[in-house]
Amino acid sequence: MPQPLRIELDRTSPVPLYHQVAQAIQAAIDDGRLAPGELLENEISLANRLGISRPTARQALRELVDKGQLVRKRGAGTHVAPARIRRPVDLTSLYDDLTKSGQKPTTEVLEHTTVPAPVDVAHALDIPEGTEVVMIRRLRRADGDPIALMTNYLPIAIAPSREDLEADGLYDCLRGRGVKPRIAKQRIGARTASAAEARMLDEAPRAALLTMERTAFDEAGAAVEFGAHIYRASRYSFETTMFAG
Amino acid sequence: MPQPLRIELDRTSPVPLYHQVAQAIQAAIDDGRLAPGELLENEISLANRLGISRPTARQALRELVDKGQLVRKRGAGTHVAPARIRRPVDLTSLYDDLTKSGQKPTTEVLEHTTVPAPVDVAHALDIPEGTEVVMIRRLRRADGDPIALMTNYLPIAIAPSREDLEADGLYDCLRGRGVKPRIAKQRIGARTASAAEARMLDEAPRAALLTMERTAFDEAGAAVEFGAHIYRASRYSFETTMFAG
DNA sequence: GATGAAGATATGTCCTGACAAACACTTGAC
DNA sequence: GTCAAGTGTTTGTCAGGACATATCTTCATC
Repeated sequence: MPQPLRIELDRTSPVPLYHQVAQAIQAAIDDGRLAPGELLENEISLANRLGISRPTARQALRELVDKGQLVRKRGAGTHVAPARIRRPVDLTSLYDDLTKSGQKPTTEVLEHTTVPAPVDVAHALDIPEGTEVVMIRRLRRADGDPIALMTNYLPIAIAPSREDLEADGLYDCLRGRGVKPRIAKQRIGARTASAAEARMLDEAPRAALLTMERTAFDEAGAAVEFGAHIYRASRYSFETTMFAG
Repeated sequence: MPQPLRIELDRTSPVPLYHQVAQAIQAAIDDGRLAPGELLENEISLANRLGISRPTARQALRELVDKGQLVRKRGAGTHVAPARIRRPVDLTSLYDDLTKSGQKPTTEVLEHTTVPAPVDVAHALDIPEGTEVVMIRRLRRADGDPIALMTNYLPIAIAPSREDLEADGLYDCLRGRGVKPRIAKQRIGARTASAAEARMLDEAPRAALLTMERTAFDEAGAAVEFGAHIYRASRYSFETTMFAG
């Protein structure tokens, strides 16, 4: 049974109750009174103890889940979120980066099928819409934890097999087939997770996600893959060093 | 009075009601039946028409707000979100990029004060903790819309004045003082907004934010600024082209 | 025509209540 | 020691309700 956190609420304050609770919990996380991984008091107990309603308590907790500070699971409770992953913005694959940083990446290929290229994929790969391409969906884990959900489209002629992809990263597979990605256009953004994505990534339904869309080209300038990846923002960031041109 | 969107709910489905509603609205946005900026039906009307409770309808709308698809304001209603901003990952300032893309950036300097450097700032600027630095907080707008909230720390000797910053971007101000940023280390991440940040940026309280922390150095290798920026993910993404090296 | 007040509209905040479903733990059988 | 079933715990989903607050529109006055 977790130790109840001391939280003072001020009902005369213009700050909403749910936000006061969220800030108190955040402060406890920041100053170490709540450690990564630690189990929090359950919703009903917290609400009763603070004299607020359960929906209000849930809203406070949800705010912190959305900021990546807490992780919640039905039946399991609410925990302080674990540590993070940082990644250089380079033309590498996540697989390479994880391996180099001593983490053990594994890949679960969720889908590996041939589809007619949708309009956005066709545009990115510079092929006629409807051309058959290979669509790959993979869940990447690091040390057992889901990290990223990646959807990639490749021309059929160069697409690795499902077996290859479960053993290696995509770019190593391509290199093994003589395809050398040399240039990539990449767009990094963010949004909140859908319910399905959240479940796949072991995140709360509204957690922030880092998104990355990338089109890679070989030395001849031919598009070799178009990928749309989503990363857990609670565990992930991109790092880069730039030089003024 | 907005046209009610046709939404079919399946109460026998394992998909939660709120999610079915969210998906239906998302589909209408995707296929153009709901245009950017368009006003949606109000919460109570939507709930009554669909035979669901108002909290359920609100949860559906919140899910879309969190994905950046909708914008909600008390008293004003729920609108489809407006268009987006894309930005290259280069050593430029947001001011430069907006100007180049034909948008009219304005800067509101919220704070311009001297503070003892906190530990993270001291570390980034490679100065002793507690050294006095200039802390600047600015709200950047493009064509009147808030886009970014930026906090920067600079050594006192090179820090531009409040007046300079309201007229120009930070990097132009620095160049005007003979300081040339040449290298920067940058980290891009994401999280959800706090209530205060959301208000500043005219976003929903749980909207996804793109975050960027940057330390810039001059040609001698001295740190000239450390900045922590947050951008509206609904309006913003980073773009980059990379070369395998 | 401009301005301010009042009213209407719509979302934000908070409450009580109930049932479903996922997870963890305990117990008993093998 | 392992495994399956049962139980308890906890969050997820949904409902109904009320009041507060921000925004917009309308109307009256100057």
